[in-house]
This record gives sequence, C-alpha cells and structure tokens, in this order.
Amino acid sequence: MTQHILSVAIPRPLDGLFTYLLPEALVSAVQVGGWVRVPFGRKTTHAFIVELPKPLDELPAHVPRDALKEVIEVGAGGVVIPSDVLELCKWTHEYTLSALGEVLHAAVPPAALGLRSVKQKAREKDWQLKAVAATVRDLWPEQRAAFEQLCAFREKELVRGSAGVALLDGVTGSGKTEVYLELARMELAKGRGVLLLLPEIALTPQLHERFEQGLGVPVAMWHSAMADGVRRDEAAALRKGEIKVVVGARSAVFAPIQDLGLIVVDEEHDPSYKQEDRVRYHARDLAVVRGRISKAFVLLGSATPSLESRERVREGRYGIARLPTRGSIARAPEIELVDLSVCERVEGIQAPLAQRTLDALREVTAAGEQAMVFLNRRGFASFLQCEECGEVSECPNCSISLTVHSKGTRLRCHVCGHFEIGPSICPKCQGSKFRSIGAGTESLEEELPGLVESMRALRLDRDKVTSATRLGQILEEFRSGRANTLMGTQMLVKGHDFPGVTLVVVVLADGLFRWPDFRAPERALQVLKQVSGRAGRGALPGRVLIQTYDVDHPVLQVLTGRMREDEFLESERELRQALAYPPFGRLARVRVESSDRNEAAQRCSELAETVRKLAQNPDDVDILGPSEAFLEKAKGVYRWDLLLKATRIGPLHRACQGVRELSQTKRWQVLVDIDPYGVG
DNA sequence: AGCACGCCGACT
DNA sequence: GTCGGCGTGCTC
Repeated sequence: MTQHILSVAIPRPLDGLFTYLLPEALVSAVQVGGWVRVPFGRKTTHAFIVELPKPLDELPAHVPRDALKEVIEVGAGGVVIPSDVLELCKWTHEYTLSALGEVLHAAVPPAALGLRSVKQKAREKDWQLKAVAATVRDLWPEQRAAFEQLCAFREKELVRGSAGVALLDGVTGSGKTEVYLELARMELAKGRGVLLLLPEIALTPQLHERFEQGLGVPVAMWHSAMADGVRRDEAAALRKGEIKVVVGARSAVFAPIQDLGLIVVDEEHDPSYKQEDRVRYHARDLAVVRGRISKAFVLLGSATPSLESRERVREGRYGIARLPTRGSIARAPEIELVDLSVCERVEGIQAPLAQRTLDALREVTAAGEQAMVFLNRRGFASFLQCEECGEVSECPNCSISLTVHSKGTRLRCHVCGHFEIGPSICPKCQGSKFRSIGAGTESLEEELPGLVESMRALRLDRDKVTSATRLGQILEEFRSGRANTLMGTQMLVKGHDFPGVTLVVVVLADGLFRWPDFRAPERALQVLKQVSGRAGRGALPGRVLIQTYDVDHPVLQVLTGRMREDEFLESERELRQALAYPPFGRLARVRVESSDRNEAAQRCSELAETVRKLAQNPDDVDILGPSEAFLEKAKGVYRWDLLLKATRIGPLHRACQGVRELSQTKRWQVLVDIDPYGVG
C-alpha cells in the first residue's frame, strides 16, 4: 500500500506549504477546501487543504523525509472553502505577497470552520421565521433607466463571456440602494447569490434590515466583529445554500456564498476598504476579482467614484450608469466658505467658530431645526504649548504631539495610548503658562452651548462612543429632536439620515488638504461632499458652512461652483498620469521597522540596493526613498519607507519578492504593501 | 505569528 | 539564589 502525504497551508505568516504524512484511514475524507488538524512545533493547529494528497515518493525535495509528522484528523464539515473562494484566496496570496495560510485565515476565521462547538443546534430555525414578503418599492424613471442600462451592459458582457463590472455614479440621496435591490431581486429569481459590501461595520445593520425587507429573504451579516456562534451558523447556512444574500464589510468578500451572481460594492471610493494590517488587501479590488472568478456581475456604487474606477470606465473596461439627481424634494444644499484668515483679522477670534458660523447656529437652533458640526480632531486640543518657550508636549513613544484632553488636565497619545497629567511647569524653561492649540471636539462641547443659547448639544467621537449601543443611543437622542446639535468627528458622517438637519458646519477643512497622500485632494472632495450631503435631507433646504484658511483651494472652488468638478477631476487625473501614480502606474510600499532609528534607515537603503540590482531593466521599477514614514516613530518603533513605482505589476512583484527574501534571511521586520494608501 | 530556549539584571 | 526581560531560531 502506498503511503500518502498532504501539503497544507498553515494560518501563519510563513511562505510555502507544510507537508504531513496522511494516515490511510483519512485519505478518503480529504477534500480540497477542507481543513485538517496537524502538529505544528510543539502544539497543534488547524490548517487548510489546498491540494489533493500525493504518494510519498512525490515528497517535495526541501522537506526532510524523516521529519514528517502525521495529520491528526480531517476536519468535519467537508469543504469549508468553496472552490471560487479558494481561488480568490490564492489570487490574493499571489497579488499581495502575503502567505496563503494567512489569507485563508482572514477569509475563513476559525469560528467559521464550524469546529467542535458543543451547543450547535440552538439557532437553526431562525432563518425560516425571518422570511417575510418583500416590500417592493417601484423605481422612479431615473432609477429604472439606470437599472435597464446596467442590465443591457450585463447582457452585452455575457455575450463576450464576461460577467462584467459597472460603476453606478449616483449623487447622495439619488436612491442607489433601490437599484441594488432591484438587481438583487433579479439575481435571487435566478436562484443565484448576492453579496453587498459596505465600508463600515456600523452601516451593516441598517442595510441588512433594508435588504431583508426589500428582498423578503433572510440575509446574513458578515464582518470581523461578529460573535463566533453567529459566524459559524451563518457560514453553515450559506454553504448549504439556505441563505443566499450577505451584507458585510471588507472580509465578506470571502463569504462562502453559493453560486454568486451579483456583488455590490457600496461607497466604492471609501478608503476603509483597504485592509491595512496582516493581509493587506483592497476589498473593492478583490470584489472585482471574485466577480471574474465566480462569474458574478460586480456593481461599484458611489456618489464620488474613485479616480481608479472612473479610469476603468474611460478605458471601456467598466460599464457606467448615472443617477444625477436627488430623488426627494430636497435640493442640493447651499455651500458657503468662511474665510478664517479674514475673521481672525476682523474679529480676532479665539473660539473655534467665526461670528457668521455662530449666527447660523443660533438661527437654526432657534427655529427648531437641527445642525451638525464636524471637526476631525478628538480631544480638547491638538497640543499643549508653553507660552514662554514654545515647547510642545510630545509622546515619549511616538513622533507625535500629545493631544490635550479634559480641558488641559490630561495629555494623551492617539497613537499608542500613552497618558500623562498635564504639566504645571514647563520641563524646558520652568514656565508655568500653557496654551492649548487647535480646537478639538471636547472644546466645542465645552464652549458652544455657552455661545448659542438655544443649543442642546451632543458630542460623538471615538472617546465618547465606546460601544455600538452607545452610538445608537446618541443617534437616537438626536433623531428624536431632544438634542438639536450633533458635534463630532468623521464618525457621524456615514450613512445617517437626519431629515431635521438644515445646517452643517465644517470647523476646519484645511486638515483634509494637508494630508501627505497623492489621493488627498480627491479624498477631501469626497469627504466634504459626503458631509455636505447631511444637510437638507428633509423638506427644508440645507446650508453648509465650511471654515478654512485656504478659500481658493481647488476642492473648495469645486464645492462653491467656482470650478467644474470634471475640470478638477481631469487635472487630478493628469497629475497622476504625469507622475505614473494609480490608476496609471502601480505602487508598493516597503516599510522597515526597528527600535533603532539608524538600523531602520540603513536596512531600508540596503533593501533599495537589492531592488536596484534585481531590476533587469533600470526603468522597470522606480525607487523613491528611503525616507522616514509619515509617522516615523510609533509605539517605540522607528519606521522607514521605500516607495516602489512601476507601470506593470510583474516587475513590481519581482522587486517585492526580492525584498521579502532578503528581509527573511536577515530576519528584519519588513512590511510590503501592494497598492498602498496614504503615500505621496 | 507563536513559542521556546537562552543568557543577563533586580528582587522575594 | 530565582523571576523575567526580549534577542534569535524554528515550525513539515
């Protein structure tokens, strides 16, 4: 009898597969996409079956024959990774250069394996109970036209043998969701599955409910924060085909949906689709790949499509449908700029808000309407400065100033969490007077109600909201009208529809423009449009006040109608083209980390040198850097970056492979990020 | 990534 | 005398 071996992917950041002896009794139970339990080091771990068993004499050369250990058991549940998802994982592994086992781990967390949990039966019947008759709202003409355009595009793509990718460019409030639902209904009628991706977990419950009601079938929620038991049950129901629709965040792109026919990526431009830790992938891009693999139509929806997706449309690779008008009676809000440099001269403002802004808040709150105040800065102030010598309190572990909290009595680092009591004497000059610079949300909460009598304010930011429940409470209090002003960070931008809001204030837009990122202008426009869209969603018209020191910034010119949006987008596009940045070129970031600054810098130049040697053609890969990372020191670790730029992915991959190999042999801490965000 | 082994500092 | 810091080496 021939002995069999089995090579499996271990859920660790290790290259290559690990090979085990497979007891004959287990051979027949092995299926690609299943899992096994194997000894690993001095413990055991689960591992993924990505290929069929082989006879022992085909043992890979690098594995010492006498070191082979045996597979302990073959996991119950058969195939836990459907073949299309496995293929997507392999693609992700090759593209992002992360270990296959790690990708599989991200795609199929242990809880979704359905392993060894005792109380397994409890939730079984839930699904049937939830099924209700779908409440179908008729599409109005514009939506109908967009829907039909998408269907026509799809048919055309099918003829070419492709499932197709299309962009739905629809302004806020134009009813993109109704179009998603109509497409989903069509898919369900054909018996195929549907996936809706959202950028944030916080948005999943609302859209989940909307989809369940709109489709009249049970819909699974899928995100990394879900309880193990729920995940296990939903994964099982999906694999059995009992549930055909999934709503979820990033990782849902790997959900084991049977016969997937449609993937919708809502808010496709949103940077939170980019996973930054462990496996670095972009869920929107993976959705497009999964669509190709699973033969599913992919619809990317946004009110502010990314330049990347726009370019694909322009190239004729993606289809396009537009929803240019708001569906409700409300018009687009009136956007005005408040020039802070003028206010400073005229009013000598100390408070974070100019007179005109305060007047607008007084008017709106007195009239019984509601306002939202955005400030992208948590805490009381950005930093504390000695009035005598100008010294600023800095974090001992990170290259960042400490944020002032609790009216200046506490200082906190927003990177590492370091905390200290505010100083009474300057450590540098013994001065005793300090000033807080750069207002944060805490100071708004402190000062505004005193300046606007009719204001009943609520604050919403990550310090205040520690749970989903708390978030719900605050939003509910605002919705009910008991509070008339909601102030906070970006947290309150997304997905919340408050018809009573007629005024939106952006306390300081400038931070959005100064971000060291070639996507910053595009991003700024997206954020400001989204923020502005919060005003005037009900019967009353909306007004937006944007405070800034930079009134002539192109983004603000676009928002105030002094520049056409397509003109702005075209100039951004040309800039990217000239620099060979995405969507025209490919980028990779190589980040070296060390607790020693010189070491980080030196290793970084050594890696640059290997990349230089690796390139067969010197023009293949451009090397920018070495340079210190945007946040050079974080949690006591120095980070130095290399930015690699290429027109084609092949040379870029080869360069990054070389970097990985060298860093592995030298045992250096190096992170490779293909298609990075936050560079430039 | 884990995890263990191993060799140097301040404590019951 | 030991508890424990994190450098380094290994996982079929």
